[in-house]
Amino acid sequence: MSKPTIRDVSKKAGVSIATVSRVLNGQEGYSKTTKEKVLQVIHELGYTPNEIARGLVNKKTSTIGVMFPTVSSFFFSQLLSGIEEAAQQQQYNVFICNTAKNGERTEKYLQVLREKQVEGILFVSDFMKEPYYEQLIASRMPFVLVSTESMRYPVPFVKVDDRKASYAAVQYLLEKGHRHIGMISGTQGDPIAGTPRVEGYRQALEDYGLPFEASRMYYGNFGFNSGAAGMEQLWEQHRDNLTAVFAASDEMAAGAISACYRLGIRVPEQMSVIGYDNTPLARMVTPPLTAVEQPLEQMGKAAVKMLLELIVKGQVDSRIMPYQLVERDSVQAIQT
Amino acid sequence: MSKPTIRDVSKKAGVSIATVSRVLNGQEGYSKTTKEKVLQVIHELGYTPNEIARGLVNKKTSTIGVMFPTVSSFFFSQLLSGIEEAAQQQQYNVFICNTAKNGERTEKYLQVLREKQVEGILFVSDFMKEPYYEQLIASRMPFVLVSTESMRYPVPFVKVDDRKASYAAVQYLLEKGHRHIGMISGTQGDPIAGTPRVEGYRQALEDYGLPFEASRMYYGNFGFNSGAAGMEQLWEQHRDNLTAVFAASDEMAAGAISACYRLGIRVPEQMSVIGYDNTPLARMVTPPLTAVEQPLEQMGKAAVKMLLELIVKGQVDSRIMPYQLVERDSVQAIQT
DNA sequence: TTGTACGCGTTATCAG
DNA sequence: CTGATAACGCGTACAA
Repeated sequence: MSKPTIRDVSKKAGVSIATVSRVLNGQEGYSKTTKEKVLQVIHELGYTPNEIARGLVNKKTSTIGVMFPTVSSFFFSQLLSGIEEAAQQQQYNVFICNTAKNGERTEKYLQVLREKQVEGILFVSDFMKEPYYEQLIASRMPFVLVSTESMRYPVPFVKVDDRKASYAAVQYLLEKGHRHIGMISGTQGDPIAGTPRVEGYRQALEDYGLPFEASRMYYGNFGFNSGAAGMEQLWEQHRDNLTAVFAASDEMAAGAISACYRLGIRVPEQMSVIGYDNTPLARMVTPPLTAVEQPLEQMGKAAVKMLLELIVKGQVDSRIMPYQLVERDSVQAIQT
Repeated sequence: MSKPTIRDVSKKAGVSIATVSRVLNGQEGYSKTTKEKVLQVIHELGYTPNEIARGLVNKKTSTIGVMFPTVSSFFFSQLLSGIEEAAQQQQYNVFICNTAKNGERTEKYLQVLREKQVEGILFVSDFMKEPYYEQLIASRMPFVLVSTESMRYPVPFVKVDDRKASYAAVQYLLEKGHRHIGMISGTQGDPIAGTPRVEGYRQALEDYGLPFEASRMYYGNFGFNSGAAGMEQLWEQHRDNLTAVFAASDEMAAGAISACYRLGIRVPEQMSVIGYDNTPLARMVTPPLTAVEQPLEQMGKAAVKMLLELIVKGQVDSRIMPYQLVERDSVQAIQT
């Protein structure tokens, strides 16, 4: 005994499937009596419409796909949370796709998502390579970039201005009197979350008349361990006069703080640390981390809103979201 | 100009849709020449089969749904990571559903998932209430519980033995010489992750001839803030002789450590803290947290494996996953 | 080896 | 008001 179909309902109610469909979709054209009869039978049978069949004729699946390079961190959790929330409000479902930064997996997922007829794709935090773009365009699937953007292709995106946010973080340190600031960057050469943040750092130093010293830069990978490694290296080379470090992610900042603890460096008394993202992790470390915030959840919501608009209108404008500096206890002013 | 269908391919290739279908599905019954011709046209047109239509006839959607009470934390990220990974390997897609611990949302999602014809559901970390169960049973959707279980209903689940894991954590403290141990529990009355862990704590104390004192128990909600609040309260009431605390989640343990920092209590010298879960957060706090580990990713993988088995065989056995104690720096032996 | 035709569960168009 | 019936895109017996 399989699931009841609209036909089972129509038979048992003694009406045509057309009529059942009408009451189901709240359309006009039937007497109160038949409506009640139909509703009655639907209840008895425990009938539920098959959204798949519906989608086939409507050419609408009400689902979108979201592609992440990795899924286990506060950063993506926050983003995902906003995405799911907004999607749910718009009666959309979301397929999660973890590409693991792997090209093959990404292309495979692009293919699968297309076959599953998703109405659009949210491409999160990864570089939009040519094959991805070609595939996306060829399949005519609307998509928007989240927390990333493309220089090469005209694709709508939502992100904060990394350069400015980074500048703000360093400026904050500068205003607190720091003059010997190191930076633990994200992946070297990363055109999205890497270089722009380094640029912001460099620009801030320059605007305060300070030199940019390559030896005060460490290139990590946004992860905790690389943050710790970065702190260690920076400390080793500048233990004489390093008073603050700016990490391009909260995780790296946490790693840096952890390294300080092992190295016997007191934060923030001896070393100020400022992070980037302001994920929930920021307030969980000791001492609580001061960081520039990216409004992750809001970005997630904005992204689906944009995607849906793109789906119906065929175009949308990109959005630059506001960053914000949230002060906690990991930065201390230099005593003069 | 819409997406090409199998019919477009058949026309252009000068064959019937049946033939196209056959080559598409790697079946027998066509000459090498026609096969090549068809493949050729498919390529030219950039044709991709419509999985939705396929599913309609096959009665197979190759998608499952996973329901979380919340999505933004390391705990769920890890679980989700394992789930997505395993699903992907089995050519399944997963819909994420954040119920936000909300009954209405949960029931709504159950309904939607059913309409979307998911083949099964993973119900994570939440209490299986009667209406959920009724709905699930009525819709004949296979489902397995993850990191939770039901006393009332016979539903397959995958989780660790909370009581034993909890016992192990406290025993570890005991073996380190601690005799004045406080506990920061999860939600009071929670039959899954609450009570059992308290029981394990109580049992361990008892087995070591120690009394269970209600004043050394604090009931939080698994979150960071409640962990900090718990530490503060415990400290206020037992500052004379509290040497260790067992937190029922890493986040609460992190909160406790954070509170110690504010209170000027040194961890682990003055206070040992042990957590539960061993999420990535554990190694990110200062000092790194010693904790009992739940193999979250593996649990996620096991869960989809079980679900798929349940789907095909109609039944599966529940699985109790192994816990493990991982030592870091937040616990110190009592000097005697 | 290949094509015809029916069915999957719905929606929607037209008659009646 | 209500009921056939043609799509939707594809798989598959059954024929040829």
